[in-house]
Amino acid sequence: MNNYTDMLRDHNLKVTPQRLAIAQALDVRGHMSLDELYHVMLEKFSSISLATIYKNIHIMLENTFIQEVKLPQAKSVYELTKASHAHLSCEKCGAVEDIMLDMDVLVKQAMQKSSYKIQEASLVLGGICKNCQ
Amino acid sequence: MNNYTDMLRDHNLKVTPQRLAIAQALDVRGHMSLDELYHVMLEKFSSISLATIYKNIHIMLENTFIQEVKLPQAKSVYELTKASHAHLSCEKCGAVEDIMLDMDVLVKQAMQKSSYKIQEASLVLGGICKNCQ
DNA sequence: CTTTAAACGATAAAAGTTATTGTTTAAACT
DNA sequence: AGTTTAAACAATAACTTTTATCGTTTAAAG
Repeated sequence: MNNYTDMLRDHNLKVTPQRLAIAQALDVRGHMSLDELYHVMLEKFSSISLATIYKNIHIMLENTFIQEVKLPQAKSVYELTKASHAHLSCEKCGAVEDIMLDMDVLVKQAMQKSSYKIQEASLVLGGICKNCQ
Repeated sequence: MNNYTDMLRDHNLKVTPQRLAIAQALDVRGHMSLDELYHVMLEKFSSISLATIYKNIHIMLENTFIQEVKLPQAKSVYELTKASHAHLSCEKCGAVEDIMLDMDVLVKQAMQKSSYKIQEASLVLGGICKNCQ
């Protein structure tokens, strides 16, 4: 019983080889688009169905095992759920990185100005990564 | 020659009745999804093609006449391009609002921490609007 | 072991987006 | 004002993406 098994169970997800592989792939690579994930999975499960990817992405989102990151100029990527953080997105090579930034000040400002009750903050910073500069 | 005519010309967009109506609709309503826009347009142009909406959204994005706002749990909405700002999104009624927030501090922090060259910041705050609370 | 509900692969159906084609029109130039 | 031309239009076909269906397999509880 490995690490990913427990993580899946904690989110009320039945443990299957396919799901373990998805968890591992996202853990290792950090962020993957749906079709990146599909192609990586095909290497391990040569006859995996694309529908299986869609259905697992969907239920894993529902059960907050993973999160979707919508990027300004690119396809969404998915990541294992972790502590709230912002994202850096390289507009040249497409790389996506996590970055810890304290958004509390902004969120408080926004609540005062707007009288919204804010529950989540999604910040994506687009730019050029170190490699591509 | 009205206001929207000049705005379209400034972005190298040929002025057509359909485009004027798109500009006006977005100006009046602030944010609209693609199919909201389509249905509003159908009232003025009973035989407008959905393809016309797609093509105009596309070219207007290319020419930065409009911007796409990708929302965490909903379909993208579009808005006329204006000064950089953040968005509030009500997760109950789907309303989207602009909000001016100074993100420079965060952007600077992110540049130092990451060595990315950051060009744009997209912040969407999800929550419950005043009406829905 | 059984049993059973859930997950799987295969594939059809539906929804969303883009491309094509013939016609119309905005805008530049007489 | 009338002509010309490239772009925009409506209609619709083609393509892509996502979801639903269905028979089979399997995880996990008893």
